[in-house]
Amino acid sequence: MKSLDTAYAALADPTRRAILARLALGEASVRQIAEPFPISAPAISRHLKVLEGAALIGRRKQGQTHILSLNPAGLKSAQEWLDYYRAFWTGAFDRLDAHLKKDSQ
Amino acid sequence: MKSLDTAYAALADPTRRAILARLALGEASVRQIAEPFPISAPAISRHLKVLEGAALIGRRKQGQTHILSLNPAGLKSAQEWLDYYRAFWTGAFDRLDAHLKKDSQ
DNA sequence: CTTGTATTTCGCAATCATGTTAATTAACTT
DNA sequence: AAGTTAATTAACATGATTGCGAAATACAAG
Repeated sequence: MKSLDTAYAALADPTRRAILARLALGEASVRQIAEPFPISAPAISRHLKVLEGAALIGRRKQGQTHILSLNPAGLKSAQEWLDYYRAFWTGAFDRLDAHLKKDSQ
Repeated sequence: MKSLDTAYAALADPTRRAILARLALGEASVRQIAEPFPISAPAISRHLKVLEGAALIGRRKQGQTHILSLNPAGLKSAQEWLDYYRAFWTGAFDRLDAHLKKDSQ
């Protein structure tokens, strides 16, 4: 699954995670998103492009301002891989295994 | 949270995700992990180091072979960030908001 | 102690990621 | 039309990532 590459790569950057956290509160313009960050506008622009490329956010244009918003679908698919293995990681399968062994005695 | 950087960066690589998927089935040696991949042993070694650095896997040494296994704790923390925002992304908060507005009428 | 097996570290090249400043495009305002 | 505002693209520097083959380390076995 190629899209997971870009999704997780997008999530690997703290600035981008902060942008997503901001957008969880509601849609915002590029300027509003950039405001709390100490980096240049082009840097923000690129982060947004990365998030958009990973389908984690969407964009609509309203006059000269671009309005960004979360893309729940993209975010969900980013989570599915982790979810799939959650059962293994939480030890649910180990416990199931132990349970079956116990039953068979 | 600095560790999320390394965790998501680790997950961004398909080879590393495949390694984690393999380890979900049970612990394995470096050699066993490397077997299905068309890349060199040093490359695998480095991927393992990245996963270990992200606390996604653990390692114990048994003689000359290194035995790798998943680290549920690290994997869990990698998932928590996504989980935290899941409510927003699934629209749960929008629905809650709508519900509250409806009540106040 | 020499050889074999498992794995890592070294040195190198190519590509990707992130940031900068300067220039550009697009739309609004007077 | 000229100027302002919003945002992107261009050009560049720098550091990280990923891969390789060769060499090194660690342990096991004869």
